[in-house]
Amino acid sequence: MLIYKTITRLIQYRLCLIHYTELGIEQIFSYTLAKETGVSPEQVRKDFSQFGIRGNKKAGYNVLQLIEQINAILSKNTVQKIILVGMGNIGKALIHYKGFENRNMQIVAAFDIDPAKQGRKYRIPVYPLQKLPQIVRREDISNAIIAVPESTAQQVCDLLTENGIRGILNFAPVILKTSDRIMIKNISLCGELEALSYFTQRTTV
Amino acid sequence: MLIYKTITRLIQYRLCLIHYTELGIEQIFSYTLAKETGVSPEQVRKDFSQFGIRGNKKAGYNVLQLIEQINAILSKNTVQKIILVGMGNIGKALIHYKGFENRNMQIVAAFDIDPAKQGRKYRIPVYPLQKLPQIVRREDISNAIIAVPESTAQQVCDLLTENGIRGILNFAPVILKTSDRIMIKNISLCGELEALSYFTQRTTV
DNA sequence: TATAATATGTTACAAAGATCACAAAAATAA
DNA sequence: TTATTTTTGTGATCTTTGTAACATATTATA
Repeated sequence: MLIYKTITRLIQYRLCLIHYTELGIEQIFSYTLAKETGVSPEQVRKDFSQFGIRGNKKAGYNVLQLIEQINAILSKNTVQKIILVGMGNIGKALIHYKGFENRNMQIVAAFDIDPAKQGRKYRIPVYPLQKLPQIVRREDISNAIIAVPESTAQQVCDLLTENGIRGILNFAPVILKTSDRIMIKNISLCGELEALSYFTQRTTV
Repeated sequence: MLIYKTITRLIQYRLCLIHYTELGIEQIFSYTLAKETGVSPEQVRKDFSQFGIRGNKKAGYNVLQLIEQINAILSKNTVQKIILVGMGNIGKALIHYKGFENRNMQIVAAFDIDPAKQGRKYRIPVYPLQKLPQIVRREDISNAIIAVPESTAQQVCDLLTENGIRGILNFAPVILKTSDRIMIKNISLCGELEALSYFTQRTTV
C-alpha cells in the first residue's frame, strides 16, 4: 500500500504535463519532470512503474499519452463534483478560485446557515444546510469541504457522513471524529506557519 | 532527525491544551490528548520524551506546565511576525482569519502590486512590493506567505529570499526553485481535493 | 554489424516514522 | 507492609517511503 504520496505526486506530474502541452512539448524524460516537480528522476519512474505506465528507453515518455494514463488512474475523464460547507473567508476564497477547471473539478453547491449568504450572489448557489441531503443525493457527491468555525465543524461532519459523503477536506482546527471508512484531510494554515516558524528559527542557531 | 511530523503534532497538542485550560482541566493523560488529536497514546509520550518533557507516572501531565514546555520548544513566548504577498482571494481570507492570536502569530504587513489594494482598507496595511525590503528589515521577518498567481510566484520567491526570508508558505501551484537553506511548504488546495477524490472513488470498488 | 551513448525499470538498501510490548514508577487498597 | 492498579518511558519491531545501483532496451554512429 504505497499510495497517498504517490497519488499526490501523480497529481503534480499531471498539472506539469498540461503546461507542457500548452508549450507544445510532446516528449519528456523522467528527469525533466523530476526537476519541475522537485523530486528525483528515480521517484518519477517508480511512480509510473507502480501504475504500469511505461516509457520508451532512450525516448522517454509521450506527454499526451502520459496525461491520458494519469487521467485514467485519477478518474479525470469525468468532472469531479464537490460541495462546500461554510461561506466565511475561506469558503469565499475557494469558490472564487479558478484552478478547478484545469483539474476537472467543480464546486457545484455551497451551504451556510446564514440566510444573508444564501442565494445566488456568488458564482455558485448557496443553500441552507437543510437542503444538503437532497443535493448530495441528486448530484451524487462523495467529497466535501468543511470551512465552518470550529464550534460547528463536528456537527457538519456528522451531517455529511450521514448523507454518504466519504471524503472531507477540513479547514476547521479540530480533529473530526468519524468512522475510519471516511477519509479526512485536515488543513491547518496556522499550523503550517507555526511549523515553518519553528524551523526557520532553528537554522540560525 | 525525527522532526517535521513531531513538531506538527506538538503544535496540535498545544492548541488542544489551551482548550483544556479554558475548560479548567489541570491534569491530563497521554491517552486523553491522543484521542483528542487523533494519534496513539504512545506517540504522544514519545513526542514529549523526544524533547525531554516528562510526565508523572500514574498522574499524567500538568496542563499548564506542558503548555509552557511546548511554548519553549516552539519559541511561543514572543509573537512570531509574518508577511503576506498577494491580496487575492486567499490573501484576503488569511488576513481576516482570527486564529493567529491564539497561536502567538501575527501577519504584520501585506504586499500587492495593485495600487487599488494598497493602503489601510484592511485590518493589515497593504504596501507595494517595493516596500518589502524595508519592512522585512525593520520588522525582522523570517517567514512569508505567497498568495500570488502562478505566473509571478517565482519572482516573489526570489525577492523574498534575497531579503532574508527563510520560510515560505506557498499557495501558488508551482514548485519554487530556491536554495535548500530556504524552507518551503506548498499548499495545494486543489491537489488535496484531487487526492481525496482518488481515494473516495476507490473505496467503493 | 558492432559500439557507444542515453534512458528506462527494477531490485537492493537505507532512512524515517509509527506501533508494540514491557519494565519501572507512583498511587491506592488490603 | 504488600499487592494491585494505572500510567509513563523506551527499546525492539514493523511499515512506509525514498535513494542508489545496475541491468536492459533503444537509438545513433562508425
